[in-house]
Amino acid sequence: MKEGATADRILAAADDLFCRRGYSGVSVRDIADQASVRKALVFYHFGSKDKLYEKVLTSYYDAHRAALSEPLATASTSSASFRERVHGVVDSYLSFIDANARYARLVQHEVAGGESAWIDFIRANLAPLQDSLTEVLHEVLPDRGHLAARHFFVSFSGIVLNYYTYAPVFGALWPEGALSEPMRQERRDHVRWLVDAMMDAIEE
Amino acid sequence: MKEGATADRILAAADDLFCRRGYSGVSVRDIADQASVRKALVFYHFGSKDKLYEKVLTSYYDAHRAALSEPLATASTSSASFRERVHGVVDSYLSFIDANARYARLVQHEVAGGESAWIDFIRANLAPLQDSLTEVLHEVLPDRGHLAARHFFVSFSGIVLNYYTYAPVFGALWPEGALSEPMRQERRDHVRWLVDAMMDAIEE
Amino acid sequence: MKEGATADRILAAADDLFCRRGYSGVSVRDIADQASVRKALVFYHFGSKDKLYEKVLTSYYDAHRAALSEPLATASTSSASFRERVHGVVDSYLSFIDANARYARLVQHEVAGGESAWIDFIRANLAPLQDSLTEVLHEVLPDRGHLAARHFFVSFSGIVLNYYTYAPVFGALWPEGALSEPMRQERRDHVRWLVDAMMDAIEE
Amino acid sequence: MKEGATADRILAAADDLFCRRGYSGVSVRDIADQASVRKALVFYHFGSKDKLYEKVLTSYYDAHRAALSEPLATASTSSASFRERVHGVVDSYLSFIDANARYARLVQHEVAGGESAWIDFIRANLAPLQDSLTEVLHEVLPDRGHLAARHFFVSFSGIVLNYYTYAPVFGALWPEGALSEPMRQERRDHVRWLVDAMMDAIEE
DNA sequence: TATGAATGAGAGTTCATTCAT
DNA sequence: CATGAATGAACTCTCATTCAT
Repeated sequence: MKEGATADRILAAADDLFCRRGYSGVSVRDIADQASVRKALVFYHFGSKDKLYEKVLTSYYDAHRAALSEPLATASTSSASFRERVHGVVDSYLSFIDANARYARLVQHEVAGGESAWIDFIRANLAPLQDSLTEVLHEVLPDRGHLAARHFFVSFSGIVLNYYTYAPVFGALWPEGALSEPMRQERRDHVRWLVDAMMDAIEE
Repeated sequence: MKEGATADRILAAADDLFCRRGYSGVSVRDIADQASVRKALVFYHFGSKDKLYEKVLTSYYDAHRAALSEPLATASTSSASFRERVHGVVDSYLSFIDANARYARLVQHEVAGGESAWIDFIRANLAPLQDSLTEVLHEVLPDRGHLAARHFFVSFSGIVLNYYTYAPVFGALWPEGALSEPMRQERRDHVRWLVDAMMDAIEE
Repeated sequence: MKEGATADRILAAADDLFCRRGYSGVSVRDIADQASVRKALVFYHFGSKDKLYEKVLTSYYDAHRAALSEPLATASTSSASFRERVHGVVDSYLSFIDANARYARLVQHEVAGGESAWIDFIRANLAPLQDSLTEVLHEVLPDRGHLAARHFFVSFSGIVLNYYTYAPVFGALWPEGALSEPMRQERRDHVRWLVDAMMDAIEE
Repeated sequence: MKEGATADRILAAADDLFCRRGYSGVSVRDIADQASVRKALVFYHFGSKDKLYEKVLTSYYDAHRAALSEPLATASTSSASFRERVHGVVDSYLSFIDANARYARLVQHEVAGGESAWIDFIRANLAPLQDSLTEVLHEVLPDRGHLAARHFFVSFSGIVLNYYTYAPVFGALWPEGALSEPMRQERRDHVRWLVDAMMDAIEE
């Protein structure tokens, strides 16, 4: 009834599992089981575990880039204040991660395993984002020293991503439903407040 | 001095590899090869892959706790300003991570894979740190809302850890030697500047 | 003219591949790919890999028998000299192999793998040829001892077939184009010379 | 009790099976079963199916070269007649094949599949033999035309090898025990007679 | 303290084949 | 006539682990 329903089920299972356990923590059998499909079908539809993983990575990276391309473009051209433009980019980033919480873990898995065969693939996909953001920040920030744009890139990433990766671990210790909408809103407010604090410090 | 030299070599290899590739990305053969030791010796000395991994995790967590216990105690008792006491804790945290850069990746691996059999072990080890830090912050910060202590715990972690996990990935794009001493100093300055910015915002 | 074009393409691909790599060295996918056809079509047209293989074998064996039946019949009835009749048969054999060079490899594959499920099939197809040739030779040669007809059957086969099976292997070391028409003519001359040498020795 | 008894059993099974069915006609399970050993042990001892196959090939090729090196050397230096020297080489070749009948099939398998990944390996191992024999023959024979040495190389190979590859196929049709010692002697006599016939024809 | 051999389970992958459309 | 999807068996190979020595 659905076009490609099976392939979609497999892809969804792969997405879920790879995000949660990383490439080497997942077997093709796990994926097939979760998709209620025979193992051989995974290979029929996707050729290999590698290709399937790449498909998952690519679709997230594409979505990530798509989500940030417009805000980044706006930030480069608009006449709004520096603060507003940074808010725009960080907000977009955070919104994307918030809507794709699993992706945060996928990224951390990838980055933490940053020497695997995938490293070049990751770099190729994330580097443009770093470049664009760095370019925007360069307008005001120096390109070296402790206020260099790249430090902000790292700090923003940590601030934005970590809530979503820590939630499954510390969620139990936090107010129930660390990923409920009210709590997510609270986190968004925190990040915005933090960005404001940084902007204040920069301006003065 | 020769005492336990073999076990130490195995442990060192395991440490290195687990940090870089995570539990499931490493085989006992990998460890034995890197330690220039026969595979069976790994089992002789450590019993199982699990126990070896736990040993690596435990020694890092112990060191982590040891590194922060004194600063946290001081922060609870000293009469220094809130800002100074936060600086004390974050500085200690950052120093420890800086001295154990690999550990940053180990933590991210663990947290990203936050559903594995190890989750309880991790929680048990990291929770006390969160609690202590939270307690210190509670003195000034509310326990809910976007300024809740736990948000700062997450943000601090992200800011402190991510530079070291991103370095192997983006290092090539950054000034040569992202992990050289001058660059590490630069990062420490950035983090301190950031904490100051946060304190400023809180105080006002 | 278009009639059966697809089935023919499959058959041609199967022919080529089976001759080059033998039964177990070829997969149905290989055949389908080389024929630019979907895998399922191979089964639609030929039922199974076995039947397809049998079809290839049979068509070669049929052609082989057809090519030799007349010369063998002539050899049995004509009043020409023994030497001329042997020349007639060997020439026909060699001409056939020369025109179906791939078949030489198919035969060697089959014979070398002479214990497979196909052994009876092969025997049934090649035995009549051996019998006929043996019959012709019996006229002059004994049926036992080192001049027994069957030894000549084996030797003729080796002399005739091996040039074509060795060509792909040693071709690079031989004058360019071991399978070019001039070189093939040279080989035919060699074989005829050899048969003459054998006849001389027999007669004397 | 025996050094390396297990590895030897595996090697013997691999030898037997590869000779009979060729590389792609044999699975590692087949080998393990025939050696009464668990599958994983084959990999423990030999690393991979490829390496095991290469070991079998290499040991035969080495033995082959060793068996012919002395006769070929003698043929190059001795003052015996051309005929005697050719007899010496062909006799040695035939004796070796006779003592390693399975090897004949291995060679035919390899040559028939002459395009596989092994082709270079085969060429590298058999080419020296062809060169040496060719060199001896060159003394009397031209290097082109239908009496070129390479034609005799091919013909000798066919005559020598084919009896042993055909035996399992046609053995049933031949006097019982085509591979019994008396029959083998008969074959040796045939080949010697054939070589004499060729020498006679060359000399005249 | 050390190790070579052994092993069952499971990894990713390909296979020939079937079937509904 | 043609095909995309599906499947169970078998493939090569790696895994963590055990054990006799």
